Amino acid sequence: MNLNNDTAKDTGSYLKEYDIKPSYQRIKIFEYLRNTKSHPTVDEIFKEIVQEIPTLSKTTVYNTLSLFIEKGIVTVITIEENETRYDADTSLHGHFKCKSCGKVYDFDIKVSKEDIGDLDGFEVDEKHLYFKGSCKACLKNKLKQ
Amino acid sequence: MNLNNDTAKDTGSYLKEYDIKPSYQRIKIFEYLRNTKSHPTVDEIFKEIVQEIPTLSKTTVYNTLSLFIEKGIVTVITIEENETRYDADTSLHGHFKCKSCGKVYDFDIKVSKEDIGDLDGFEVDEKHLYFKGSCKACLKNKLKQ
DNA sequence: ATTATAATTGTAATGATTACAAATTTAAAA
DNA sequence: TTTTAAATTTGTAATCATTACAATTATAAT
Repeated sequence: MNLNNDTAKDTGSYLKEYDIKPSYQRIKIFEYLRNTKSHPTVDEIFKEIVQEIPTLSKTTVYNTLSLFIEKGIVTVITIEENETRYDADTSLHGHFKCKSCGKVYDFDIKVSKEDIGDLDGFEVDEKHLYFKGSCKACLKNKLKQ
Repeated sequence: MNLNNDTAKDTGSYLKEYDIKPSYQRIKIFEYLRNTKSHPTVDEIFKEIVQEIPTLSKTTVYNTLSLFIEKGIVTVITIEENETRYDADTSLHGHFKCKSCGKVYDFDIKVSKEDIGDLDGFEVDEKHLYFKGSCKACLKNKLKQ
């Protein structure tokens, strides 16, 4: 299958950089992940992209995400026990999940060594931070009622 | 069923404080959680306590943990997508999971407001932090080889 | 063109969690 | 103490996300 637009070419080169063959499915999945800020679940990714690729299999979504994670261009977000979410932004940042509307927000955070005790001699590869509570919008709505 | 030892009485009063009727199962489950530092999964909790209570059902473990979480005396730890772990220490602390041996360590951490941007106007109820990497013991073992 | 390799797909299997109804235990009332 | 009601526990079945696996399709190399 051919991809004749610039975005796809860009994404393709990006995937190649990380040693990933840029198939049609992989490009679409990665572009969706990169363009959405919603930290979608597998189901959300599948339902979105199956509209463009009707033959798409959910297994492909799982396979592709595993590959992306292995190659380091996507990270897993496990805030809730039942829903695994994915993020194409691999830079260090926190996630805030609103318990009222369910939306997941990004937030910047610095974790300096001075703030951490007890991890001398440990090798830290990944830092995950997530908070829960009520988001600004939901708090505002609550006041109205 | 009667509980005639001091520890059970202590645990019982503690549960009552949090509006939880201290049944035999609940006391045993809570004491196990409080005494172990391993952040066990449901399966680990069940396998341990079924030895003392042979009639124990896994559903009871699930029900009990949900109740404990609702009442705020236990927190959920979701480091891995597939394994949900539980912790009777509800104070703010981080978890480190060693990718080599799988062990989960606690560590102290301070998250000051200055370190966080973008959350003005948000109400934060829960803060979760988990790191991954290689623990001291595993790093030492690797050197030996 | 032919062949080998890799990617995708669909179906079935797995495993954790939840739903639900029956059985048991506990607490309260008579 | 007996009776009754409410809460808890239990076992089984259902659900749902994820994985295993084999067949099909697409891609790349000869």
